[in-house]
Amino acid sequence: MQPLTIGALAAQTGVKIPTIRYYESIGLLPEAPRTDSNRRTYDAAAVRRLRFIRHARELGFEVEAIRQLLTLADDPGQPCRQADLLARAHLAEIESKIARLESLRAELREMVGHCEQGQVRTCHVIEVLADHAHCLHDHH
Amino acid sequence: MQPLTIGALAAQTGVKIPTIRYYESIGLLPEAPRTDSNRRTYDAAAVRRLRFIRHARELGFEVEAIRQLLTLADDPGQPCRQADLLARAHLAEIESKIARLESLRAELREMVGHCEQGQVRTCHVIEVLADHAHCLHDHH
DNA sequence: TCTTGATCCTCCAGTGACTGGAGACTCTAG
DNA sequence: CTAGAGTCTCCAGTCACTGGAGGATCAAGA
Repeated sequence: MQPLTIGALAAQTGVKIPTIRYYESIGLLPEAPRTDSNRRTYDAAAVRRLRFIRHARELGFEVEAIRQLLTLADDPGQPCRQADLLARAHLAEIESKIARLESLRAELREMVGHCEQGQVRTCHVIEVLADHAHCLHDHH
Repeated sequence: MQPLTIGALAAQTGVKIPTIRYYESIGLLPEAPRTDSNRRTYDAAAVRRLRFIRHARELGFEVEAIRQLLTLADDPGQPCRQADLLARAHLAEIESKIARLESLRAELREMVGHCEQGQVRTCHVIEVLADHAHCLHDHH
């Protein structure tokens, strides 16, 4: 497999070109080797690493967490307790996000469908947002 | 009820002081009347409006959407179709967010608890993040 | 009355994670 | 050979805040 251009890498991973350069600039991706004419080249390892990053971002990991995970992945002889802790912390975060969103969904479901094409003064969208008592969840 | 200071408003609404000033600066809150010594003062209406904003932010509405909702709320004679459409659009967004997070949660649950205090090379956290085949969801 | 500490003011810069434009260079296909 | 697509660097902007510097003002206790 001959080296990829940045555009090809972007196409293969679904990560935009400026984002790839950004990841390099913050050290998530190593500096890509260049051609004679100064263009970045990538190999299969770069594709895997960028997929790793993209996947972790999709899971909601912050860049700093990803940096730690990559350090662990780069050095596979270490115990994985740290990575596990990272994932556990993130799982807790996701579960609270889901819970919050579910109550927000309930609230929005209350809101829509109650609009009888009437006036704002009887519209639940405005009401629910304005009136604290309509809260179905307890986040405050 | 005598006018509130910005600190009291912050305490009553849970919105931080710089955030309140920021909301004023972008026009979500009207310019607060000042005391002789140039301090902002707020009344019950300001508390309601800020709660409205906070609530909408918690529901995930963007500032622009909130601005529209506030415009509608400020002028209650208008039909509420627009507000309803806004809420509907947002509901769809929230539902897709929930679905995504649920699959991410499944993935993370797969990951944690499989760490046998072993080495990274057998750690699912790293594996799942590195290996595309472990995806339980279909977002790519 | 004085002083101390809390609160407030404005202005400005930074955050995270990108995103996009300007202007210049280079590669590829016809 | 030329046109257009792709790439380069640099820099500025996005969103929704967040925080610090430096200075003014207020409330309460000695």
